[in-house]
Amino acid sequence: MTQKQPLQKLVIIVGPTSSGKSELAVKVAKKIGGAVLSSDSRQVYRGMDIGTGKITGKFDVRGRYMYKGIRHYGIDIASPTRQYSVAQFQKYGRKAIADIAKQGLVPIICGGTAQWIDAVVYEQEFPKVRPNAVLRKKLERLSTAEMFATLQKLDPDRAADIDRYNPHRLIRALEIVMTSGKPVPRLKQTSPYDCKWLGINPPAEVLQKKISQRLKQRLRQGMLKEVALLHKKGLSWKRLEQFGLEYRFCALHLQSKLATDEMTKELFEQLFRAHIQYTKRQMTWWKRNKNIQWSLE
RNA sequence: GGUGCGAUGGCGAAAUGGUAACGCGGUGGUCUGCAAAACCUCUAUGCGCGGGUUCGAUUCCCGCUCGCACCU
Repeated sequence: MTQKQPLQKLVIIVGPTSSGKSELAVKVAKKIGGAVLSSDSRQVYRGMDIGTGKITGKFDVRGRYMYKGIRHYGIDIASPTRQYSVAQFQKYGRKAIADIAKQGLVPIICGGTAQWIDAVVYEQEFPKVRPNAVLRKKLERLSTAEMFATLQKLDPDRAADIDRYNPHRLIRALEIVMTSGKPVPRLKQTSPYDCKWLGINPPAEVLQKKISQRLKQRLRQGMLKEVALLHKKGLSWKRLEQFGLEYRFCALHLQSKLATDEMTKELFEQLFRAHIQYTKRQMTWWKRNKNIQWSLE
């Protein structure tokens, strides 16, 4: 019984922040005839532009986000006042892929949020249990040891390989088990697509220089003002801090939780370091994906 | 010149007569609806230098060097 429908082709471009993914995506799209699905957990939000290094495209009259003549999906699709999750992106992404394919174009997934890419590209059906703020608040009061003990009782299999000191993971696992009454289902690692993985990973010195330049540019472009504006529009400092990187450190500065003298210099140094750390975490994820064809630029 | 205090890993910083907490940084890693998040591993054969006491000293004693403070 062979299904012999050819799999949908996909080009996936990954790499650490500032490595030059976005421009490569446009280049590839022009060459092979494609459209881009941005997979970035911060660029989905409207009003978060400078701090995310968002491409400077525009919506056309038909509501399509265009950049350098190429349509981009996944940009400005959510309000920062609300939480946009992997599961939502998964649904959105698959629809986008189908939509692009229908136009006879090749979908090009491009972004720095590895988990989000995997979610749309692999057959990972997340349990249909929505985040439950009330339950979470209750669980948050427990220590990780207590949460882990509870999970061991309710779902020993999940407990066996979970990060036992990680409250985020424990809370979600308990949330799934407690509301569905079933154990956390295993996720598949197979893909319904024909994936072509491309990775950019410039040498450390080159990447550092790029990060540093980008950061300085963002400061000049009014990154602090952008964050201040978001706060004025109703985003709490806590929420901004949770976004991480520019939003986190700018928020801290604007609250003057950090030294005010030589503020810009300090902000730059902290952000630079945070970005380097971030690129390492990103690479840790992709290192184990043996399908990626790496290049230096 | 005198007196007092201090001197611990890349940085900050504890404790102790029995062989060096912790935080940052660095390193490697994890990844099931917060993922730019959250979490884990490893990271000083060594406690300014030289002597002494002791079974044993980073810890006590003496001297020296350097730093800080005060005094003449």
